[in-house]
Amino acid sequence: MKQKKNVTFNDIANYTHFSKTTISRYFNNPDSLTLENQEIIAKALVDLDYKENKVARILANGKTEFIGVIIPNLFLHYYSEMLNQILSTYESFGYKFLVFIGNGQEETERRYIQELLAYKIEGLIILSHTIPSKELSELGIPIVTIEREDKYVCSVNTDNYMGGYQATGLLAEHNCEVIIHINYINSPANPDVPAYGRVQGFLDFCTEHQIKHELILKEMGNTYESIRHHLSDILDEITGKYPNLKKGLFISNDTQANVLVNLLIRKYGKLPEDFLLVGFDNSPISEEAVIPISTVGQQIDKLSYEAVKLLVEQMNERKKRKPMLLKEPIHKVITPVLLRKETTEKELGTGFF
Amino acid sequence: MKQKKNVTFNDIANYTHFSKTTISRYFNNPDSLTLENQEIIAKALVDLDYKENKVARILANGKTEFIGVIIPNLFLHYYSEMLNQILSTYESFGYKFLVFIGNGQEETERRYIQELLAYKIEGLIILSHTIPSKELSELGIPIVTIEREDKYVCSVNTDNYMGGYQATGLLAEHNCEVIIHINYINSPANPDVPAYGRVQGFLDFCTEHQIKHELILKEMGNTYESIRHHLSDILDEITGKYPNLKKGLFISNDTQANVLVNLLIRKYGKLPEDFLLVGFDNSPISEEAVIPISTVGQQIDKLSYEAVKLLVEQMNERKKRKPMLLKEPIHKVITPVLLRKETTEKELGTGFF
DNA sequence: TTGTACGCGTTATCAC
DNA sequence: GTGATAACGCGTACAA
Repeated sequence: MKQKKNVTFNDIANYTHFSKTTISRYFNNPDSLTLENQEIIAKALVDLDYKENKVARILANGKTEFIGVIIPNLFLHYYSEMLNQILSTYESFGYKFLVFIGNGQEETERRYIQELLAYKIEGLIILSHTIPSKELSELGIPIVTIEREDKYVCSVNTDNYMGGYQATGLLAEHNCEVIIHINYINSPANPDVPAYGRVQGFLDFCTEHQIKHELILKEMGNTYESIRHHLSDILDEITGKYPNLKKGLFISNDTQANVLVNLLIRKYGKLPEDFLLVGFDNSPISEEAVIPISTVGQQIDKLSYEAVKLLVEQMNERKKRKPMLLKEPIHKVITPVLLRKETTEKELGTGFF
Repeated sequence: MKQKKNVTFNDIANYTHFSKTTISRYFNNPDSLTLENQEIIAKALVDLDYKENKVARILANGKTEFIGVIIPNLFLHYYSEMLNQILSTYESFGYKFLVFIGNGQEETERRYIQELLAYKIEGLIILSHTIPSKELSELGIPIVTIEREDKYVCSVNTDNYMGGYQATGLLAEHNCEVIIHINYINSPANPDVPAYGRVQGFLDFCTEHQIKHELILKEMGNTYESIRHHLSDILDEITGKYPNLKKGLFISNDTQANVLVNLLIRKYGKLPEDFLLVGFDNSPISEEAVIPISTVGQQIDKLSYEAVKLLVEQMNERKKRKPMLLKEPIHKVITPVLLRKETTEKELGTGFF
């Protein structure tokens, strides 16, 4: 079969006249050997060109050091950056990640989970929204979700309420006379999705400060063309409805905020004085836009790190002889950061307009 | 240790009064059992709530169905989309991917490779540029690189020459009187990097068609601010140098093309008649830009699919009793597609300008 | 069609 | 400090 049989502990044992056990100890508890013997073995490893086999180790001790990840896509910068940060925790925690792209179909994602379980993953990080947390909680392994429905499982989320509150506050600070929040959340009455907090933060700020406001909830479709079309309509509507007021627009993501900026620029050649915009996500487009867009940044690095950390803590707990299982899921919250750019701070501009 | 011991073939064997072997056959060669017995075992699996253990299977038959991936980052859309497509091939080939983000340091990436080998990956896909192909070729497992130096290993690349040729041709087609190619490749004399082909395609087209042209090779730095600064200088230079000519700009990626578009829009309020632009990559920004940017699209889905396919073929070859090892590495080439948008086809605009 | 016996490469347990 | 031996869960000659 194989070209050359792999070098095993047995070969090293024969070569050094030690036992397999001692070789194993060399790797897992080297201090229990004399220094001389450590060196003998070290030399043998080089001589024989030994390559470790973690699969055998897994079978023997049950620790795969695998974490499963199910993420909806990598098209949105938000998700690809999240995966980036998750994978980067390898340097901190040493866990390897088995990643599946969820396609939104429950049956497919269940298949992925079964496959992950077959590889004896020690924990699971879920970013996909497909499978209810109730079902996830019954899988019998530690689970952490990020920014999704999380009633029955541990999770890490952005403080969306704070984000919405801050974004609205920024617009108010610049004396907007009406503040409009454009969001695509399906049901405004569904507080299970963390992102709903943005809406509540917006509403609360406006109510508390008695600011004229409007909430526009609209499904925009999935194509860029469709989004552009819907936002163009919304823009016309707003322009007609509040002609003489200074308008503050809080848009639920930077991609859509950028479309609005482009529509305005193409219509007026510049950003009109009576339009201020704030996006959400701190995605690259907020910086690459023709007018850089003020935005609320989710701290993706922290979200990922805390998610893995929370998961690792639970996985470690399970390895104890008498694990203390959680009675209630832990929900961590990460504060967002407000990034002031040109769509609210005109003085940041280059002076061309 | 564990809450409940896992159900194994042994348990099923006892429960059904078959032998372990028969249970194994049920999974790997079910036709060799009678239908009745298949049903008996199927029922037992449900009764006992059996969960398969692929780790044990790996140790027994040596097939991990793991492919290692080392990718430079997920910040650039090009890479995240590539990873997306690679992971998606799970549905076609069934291989799982162990992904590491290369940080550009040779020693770190070597560590990652050792870790991957310890998990007995069957093949390796490399997108990172860090480790020379010579060294990779000595790893003793099938390897495919994508869009990087590939002298000693199999690879899949975009036909960059064709892309450069097409992009230049598009500008020529619109009667540009001078065509300028802005690229950040370090050494223009290094044809080892596939992307160098773009430069050659540009040069050849201009020479063949006797078009006035200029090649600007410049390291732009890593920050967005730095890129903006450099490109602003370049723009001033070009404007001063060719004041009365229709200028065609072929920029080596869409991010930088977008910066140029923004600079022009902010200076003139619109895209001047004497500037035509073509980018490279078909990244989202080419569509999201205030003026959608004509671009050359790498067919990332095909690149990924062909890379995995090429790898799978070699991995399968190794599983045969008498593997035919490749004498020479195979290099596949994928044709890019030219996407005509507004920076060259003004009639595609919405008419605002 | 089904069963026996052993191998895969490491770790854990208990001796010495 | 070191060693013998039995797991870990499954695949596979070989035999019946």
